[in-house]
Amino acid sequence: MPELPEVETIKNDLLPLVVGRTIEGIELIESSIVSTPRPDEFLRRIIGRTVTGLERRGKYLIFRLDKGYLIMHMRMTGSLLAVPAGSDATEAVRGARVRAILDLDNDTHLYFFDRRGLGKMWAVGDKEEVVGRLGPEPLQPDFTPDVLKGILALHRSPVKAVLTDQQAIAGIGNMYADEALFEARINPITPASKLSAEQVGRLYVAIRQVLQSGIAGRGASVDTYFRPGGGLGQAHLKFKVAHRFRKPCPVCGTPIERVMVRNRGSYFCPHCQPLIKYTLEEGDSAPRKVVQKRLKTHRVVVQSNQP
DNA sequence: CCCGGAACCTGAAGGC
DNA sequence: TGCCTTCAGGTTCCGG
Repeated sequence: MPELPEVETIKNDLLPLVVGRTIEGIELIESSIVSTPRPDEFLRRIIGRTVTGLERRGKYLIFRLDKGYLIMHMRMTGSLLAVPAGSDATEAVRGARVRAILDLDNDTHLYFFDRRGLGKMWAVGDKEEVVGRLGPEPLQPDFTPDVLKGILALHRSPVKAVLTDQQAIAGIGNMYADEALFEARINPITPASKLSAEQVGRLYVAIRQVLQSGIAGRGASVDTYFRPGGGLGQAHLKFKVAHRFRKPCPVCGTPIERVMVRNRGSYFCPHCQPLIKYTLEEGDSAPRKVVQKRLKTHRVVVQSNQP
């Protein structure tokens, strides 16, 4: 699932191939991939334009054009494959769900794969139409510990839900939120506004560390993600809790548990990330029934499959 | 306003 | 063996 480190890797890999190139054509195999505007107008806005820059904002990939912007979002299963001139894509494309193909003037073809078809593209004059509501970039200098403290203080929902809220902080998804909370030794269902100053400080360091590590590993290939050159990322090899259900915690050996937060599976170590019960009851705005259910869920591993 | 949950979507995996 | 159900999670929308 492309999150900040994966999209950053896609951007870095694609940069030398697309900047300065003109988009000669687009094959829209599934026009539902276009979010805005309508597909015919989308093509009119993009075809013939020259790519002058490539940027990332949160999980969005932004092609800066000589006029306007082409923006892509991979959602869960989207990925891009760049096929340079003289290469044969037949084998790579076999059996894959190709949603669109961009043809560049250097005879490079950019394939937008998406197994589940939730990925989207936009053609807009002002990129803020698409990314304007995103929270701060967690790796930028203006994302300070005080900024994080202010964001967390605004939310009484579980800290895990705040970390993955794109309007609170941009770019963090399920995997890196779990990893950051583990590194900070914070239980995912702790209400965000109830975190201590010490916990916020640890979380700040952890967020930046796990994202930097993800970029250094060129993204996590846990599902369908691969790099534009076709290779896999390595970041998932360093994961300590994400997607490691019932495997031993690398710190204490306790089996990793999984709890649902906002209908998202959250992996954590029950020993290293203990829940402070009174904190939850006092600071959580959720109905008492939901709180009790969460507490119960936390203590009991709710998973039907056997180890 | 804020929160939780459903819908969108398809393929993998588990249960019977 | 094969069909059916469940689950995966980023985003948006709706209802309490």
